[in-house]
Amino acid sequence: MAKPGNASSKGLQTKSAILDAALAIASRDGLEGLSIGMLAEALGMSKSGVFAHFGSREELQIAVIDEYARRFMNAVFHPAIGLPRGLPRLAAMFENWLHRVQTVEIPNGCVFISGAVEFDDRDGPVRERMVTVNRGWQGEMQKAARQAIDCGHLVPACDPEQLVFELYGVMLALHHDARLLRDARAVERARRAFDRIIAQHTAAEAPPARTRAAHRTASVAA
Amino acid sequence: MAKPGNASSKGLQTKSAILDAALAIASRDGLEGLSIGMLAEALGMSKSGVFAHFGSREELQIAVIDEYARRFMNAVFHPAIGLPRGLPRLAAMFENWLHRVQTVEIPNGCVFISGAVEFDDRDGPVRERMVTVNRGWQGEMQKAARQAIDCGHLVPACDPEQLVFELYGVMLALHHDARLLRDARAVERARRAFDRIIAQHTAAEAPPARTRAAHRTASVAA
DNA sequence: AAATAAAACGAACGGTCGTGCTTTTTCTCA
DNA sequence: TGAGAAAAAGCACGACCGTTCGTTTTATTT
Repeated sequence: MAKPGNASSKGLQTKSAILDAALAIASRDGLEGLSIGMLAEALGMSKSGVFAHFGSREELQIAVIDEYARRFMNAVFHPAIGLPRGLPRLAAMFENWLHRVQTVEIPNGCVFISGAVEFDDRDGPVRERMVTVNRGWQGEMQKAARQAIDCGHLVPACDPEQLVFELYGVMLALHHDARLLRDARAVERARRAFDRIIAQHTAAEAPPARTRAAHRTASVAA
Repeated sequence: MAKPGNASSKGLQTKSAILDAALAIASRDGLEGLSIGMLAEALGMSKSGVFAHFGSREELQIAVIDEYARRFMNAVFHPAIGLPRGLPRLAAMFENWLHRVQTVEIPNGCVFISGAVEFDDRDGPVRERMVTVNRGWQGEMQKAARQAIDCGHLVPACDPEQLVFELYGVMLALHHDARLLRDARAVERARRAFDRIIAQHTAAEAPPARTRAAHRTASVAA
């Protein structure tokens, strides 16, 4: 009998070929736009043949999320852990992230972003996987930020969760401006934003003046 | 004969009722998830009856974008122009924006965000309208920032486009964390981020130290 | 080479989709 | 109130969807 655990068995190798094509389609059209029919056509095989490898569309979507996350971490996170803790590692994570966004996510789309929008209000296992994977990445970023604080590279007043929140926002804005508005300057803006955020947490400085406090309550009027 | 221009004619008032329901559906399921079938069912009328009011699904999507933009500007932009130019007005725009995100976009979804992700790599009139509307809003923000610089509320070194890029990122991160991760602290983080961005452009200060310059080239390795 | 398990296929199912038609109902104005 | 237009319904179409099932082809092992 054929051993199902064999790494080069026919089944596993076509399954990974399917996953490859699925990733390309899901990047462009989102996880909801990924259909088994077009996937089969892109691979030159039958719908049922493709279907049998995953058992359901939902499991296919989850497999795509996992594979996308694996590649993301391989390209962005893992190379950075070779660098010394603290700011160097944190900066490398951002720079690797930026590089990946430039080379693959801006041209082809990003499953994390489209998936987040598609499933943020739809319960179920797909959404859960999205949340898990996202928390994983944000958690690694927060850990790196915490280490940078411990090393004295960032001031103790720096809040790692706030820092990651802002960095994530920079990437989302980059994705938005580069893909929807096709603004080539978005990459440079993302870099400048990162520099600004880091700079604010390196030099000791006065806490942000509450210049807005007076306007905030009055702003709703008129 | 019935005058088609009559504001209270039956046609126009059901058309606006359709638009109302379409907005609710598109907010949750995106413009691609908006189908004429469920729209008809939600309204208790036939598919063809709904369809006849717009002529095509694409025109319905465009009508939804326009209506969403109209409401957004009414809630966020127009109330702010009653305030004095400069930082007060800019801060009011952000605060009104934040208020709207909290009250309607986090609970119900945001057509601008889901639409941007859905149509950022699909050419056609829907995408074009998304771009136009988005540029319109970002343009108003930039104008307000420019006025704040002219008034001396923000330092001349402040780049309005960079500022709006970062503010947009804050809102995208808020939307992401609040909806996907269901993090209630996201709103407070967005406010803090705004304060920090503004604070950095109010007080004259040293240009951001290039602490990352050394790491940037080495970061890809390992 | 025969036996057996895995993989792929092909056809069909019930649904939903957007979109044309034609017909019926409803509104609006003279 | 009756003529006529506007609005809504009803119906059908072709296409695609995810999924199931039985069959056939291909791999793998004895």
